[in-house]
Amino acid sequence: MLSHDQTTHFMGLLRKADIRITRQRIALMAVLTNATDHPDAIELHNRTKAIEPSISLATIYRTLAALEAKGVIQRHNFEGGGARFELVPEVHHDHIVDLDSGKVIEFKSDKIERIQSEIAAQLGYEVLHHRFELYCRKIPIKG
Amino acid sequence: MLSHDQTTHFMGLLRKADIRITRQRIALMAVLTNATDHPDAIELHNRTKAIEPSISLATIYRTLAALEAKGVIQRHNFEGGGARFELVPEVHHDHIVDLDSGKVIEFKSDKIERIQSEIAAQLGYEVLHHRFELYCRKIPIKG
DNA sequence: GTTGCTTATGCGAGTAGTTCTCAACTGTAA
DNA sequence: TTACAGTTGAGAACTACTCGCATAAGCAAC
Repeated sequence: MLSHDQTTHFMGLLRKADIRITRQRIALMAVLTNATDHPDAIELHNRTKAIEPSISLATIYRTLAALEAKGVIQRHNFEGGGARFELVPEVHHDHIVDLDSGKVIEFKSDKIERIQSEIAAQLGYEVLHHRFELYCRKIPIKG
Repeated sequence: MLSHDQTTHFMGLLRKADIRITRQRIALMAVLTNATDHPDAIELHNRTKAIEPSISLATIYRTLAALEAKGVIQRHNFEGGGARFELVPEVHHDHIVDLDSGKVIEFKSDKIERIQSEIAAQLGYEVLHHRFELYCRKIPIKG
């Protein structure tokens, strides 16, 4: 299912993350790389099975935990349902969750990043990470 | 455990929320009112048992769901562990979670409120609610 | 009050999402 | 190519929560 070049590429990503290279992990890396949505563990399992049919859900969870620990992927615990995952993006972004469709839209705000550090600093804290999620509904367009 | 005045007070709160008055609900309202931290369901169960020893965990969950639906309390799904609850405050605030102690600190930022509406509006959305949580560590004081 | 209908309760079983256990297997360094 | 530590699949276990059901309790009308 994966070309030799693709396989080599994902092996490189795993090696860079200092994670042992296995067929299952290559397959999951491929799926994560191609995902433009924010899939949950079960969806990742389904997609990865297309490449590596025998992969178990336990391995999906274990590999996701390893990749998260190494800073390769991010876990999002949006309201309702299980955790959803994405590769760590080049530039940080936050999320709008469309309450009607369940779709996740990414946005970026330098102001937010700046303000949160100010707020924390005033209280004697440094921010290690944050969650900023807007649960929204489309504004109907007036006719 | 509760004085007559206290009982009357919590009955009033439940009546105002249009929720049927029971011994169990009065007890849980009392616990929620006195909580200055952000307890989870099991902690609320433990505290409520001091007033109403026979109350079950299922009733805690059901009552919390009812109170949330009526807008009396707020549910927070911070990272790790289960949901935590607080009475809806007079003025909205967000939370800093101290990663070392697990303690939750409240803060308020008008700027954040304003910016999030702007961001959503630009993308054609209205914000129904949001989550803004800073996961922090105390900055050590230099000596 | 008492009746009668509705809703709430406690208990235990069930569920979703995730983690653990363990024997068999696989990757990697020597 | 061997040795051994790390990984895997399968299923059991776990956590946080919800449901089903028989009994009990609230509340409105008499």
